[in-house]
Parts: sequence; structure tokens; C-alpha cells
Amino acid sequence: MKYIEKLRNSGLRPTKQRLQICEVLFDTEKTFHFTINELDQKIKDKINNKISLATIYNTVHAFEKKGYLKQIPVNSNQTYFDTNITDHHHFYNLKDGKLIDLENSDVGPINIKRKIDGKKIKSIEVLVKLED
Amino acid sequence: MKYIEKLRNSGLRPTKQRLQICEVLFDTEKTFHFTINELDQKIKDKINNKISLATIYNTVHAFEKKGYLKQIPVNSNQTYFDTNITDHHHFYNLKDGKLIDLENSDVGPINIKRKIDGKKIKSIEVLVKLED
DNA sequence: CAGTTTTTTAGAACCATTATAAACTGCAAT
DNA sequence: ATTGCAGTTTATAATGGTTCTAAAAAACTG
Ligand SMILES: [Mn+2]
Ligand SMILES: [Mn+2]
Ligand SMILES: [Zn+2]
Ligand SMILES: [Zn+2]
Repeated sequence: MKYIEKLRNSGLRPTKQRLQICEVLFDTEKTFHFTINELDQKIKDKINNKISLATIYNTVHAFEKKGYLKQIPVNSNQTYFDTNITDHHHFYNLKDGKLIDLENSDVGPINIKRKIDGKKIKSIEVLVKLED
Repeated sequence: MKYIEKLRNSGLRPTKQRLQICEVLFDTEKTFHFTINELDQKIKDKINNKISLATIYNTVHAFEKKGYLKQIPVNSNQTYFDTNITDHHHFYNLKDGKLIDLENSDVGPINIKRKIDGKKIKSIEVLVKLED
């Protein structure tokens, strides 16, 4: 199975629960954005059984650490994750809290002219807030 | 006093506590970034008395709503605010969680080529994550 | 000043996230 | 197979930032 490798790379053994989480996260054409609660709900719907929140948090964090998921910086009381791990940006709809992908090509190259001593750039992320 | 207007504009009467919060927030040459806990600490230090957290939260939110403070989107369990309300961007030092201003001129113009129906752009913010 | 409204405050409530510790699972050695 | 063991899942508790509450204090009005 294709998820076993992702799990092993993330330092996790392929258990039933973790594979089910993978099915929800990675078994789609389209990538998507989610909070942990939304993921929990999605798992209940798709897999028709409940996985404890602790397992969901642990698995998501392991994937994020390994780079199979990204965290999106937004102002919210919940953490937003993204299954799209390519370099890209986001619209943030303030009305409903939903994110929309903004491809790199829709933003154009961003050239940071200033340097910070002893630090290197890990990522450059653009957040475009939308209102009515 | 110069703060009375800011408070009135924000729908708040100029009370002793609110004016003290203003002194800490706006009585400096330099702008700065802060979390509520850092602001609370700063108030204790500078004003030498304690203001209840509820008052601090209320005042900060009123200023933010009016545009006298900005919230900066970062991945953190705490909310980051900025007394610099000009259009600008940020470095985010992952090591210590500190923000550094990135002037618009250090980033260059950002041209979002994609439009979302019925929505208009409220802000465009770039977050540059720094690692060692 | 007296009466009314607004504000401040300490503490409770809320809720996303993290920690804990006991039950469970899968595998391996005997 | 039986047992032992390490890793995993789970329910639940703890944590901590933020918001709510309601009573006391302060500010305003006439
Ligand atoms: Mn997290
Ligand atoms: Mn807030
Ligand atoms: Zn995305
Ligand atoms: Zn700033």
C-alpha cells in the first residue's frame, strides 16, 4: 500500500487507525485544507468509525514534521493544515474562515531583499484576506 | 491628551486603565509586536501596577477593530499584535517566536492575478519563516 | 449629593491542544 | 501456542490562551 511508506518515513508504524487517517488525507485527487475537528468529522463520515483525537493529533503532527502536511498561518483559534505541500499561497475568506489556494503563478515571484544574519529563509507565504 | 481621541474613536471612554494601556502601546518612537501576555508584563513594568486581563483584552480588541492595532497571522497558540499599522510584512523567527518587520520596499510589489467573485482584497501579508 | 450607567476586576467557563496512564495490538522468542 | 515486550490507541485529565460573568468600583448626570 502506498501509505505505508509515508507512515514509515514519518516514524510511524502502519496501524489500522493511521492507514484510515491516510485514506482521508491522501486518497483524493484534490488537496484540501482542514482543521483537526474537520478532519475528525471527515474520518467519522468516510471510514464510519471513530479514531481518538490523540491519535489524530499525533499522526497529523508526525506528517507535518516530515513535510507531508503543511500548517497554514492564519489568525484563528484553530490550526489550519493543508494536504497541498507544494509552494503556494492562500486567500483567506474572513466571512467563513475558509482557505483557497493561490498558485505561485497567480502571485508572481517574491524577492525578499533583506537578509537576517545567521538565519535562512525556510518559507515565504502570502496570505490574502478577503472581505465582501 | 493624544490618546483620548484614539480611545473615543474606538468607542471607549478615556479611563485611567485605558490611558495606561495607551502609554505602553503608543508612547514610543518605535512600533513593536506583542502577545497579550507580553503586553500585560510590559504594563506591570512600565506603569508599576496591574490591569486585569479582561480590560487588556477588551482594549486591544477595540483598537484592533478600529485599526489602531493589527493582528499578525502566525502559527502560534498566542495571538500576535502589531502597533505598526502601515502595510508591511514580517520575518518570523521560528526559534524564538519573534517577529521582525519587513518593509514593503524590501519585498516589492505583490500583484495578485486571480480574483474571487464577490470578494475584495482586504490585505496582502507576507510571512517569511526563518530558521538557523 | 444621589441615582444611574459604565468600567474594572477576579474568577469561572470555554475550548483547542497536549499529556497521561491504562488497556490493547502485533510481533518475536521461547 | 504462550508469554513477553514494545509500540499504539484510547478515554480522560491537564494546560493555557481567550472569553464570559457578575459583583464591586468608578465615572457621569442632574
Ligand atoms: Mn500543532
Ligand atoms: Mn482575539
Ligand atoms: Zn493550500
Ligand atoms: Zn510588524
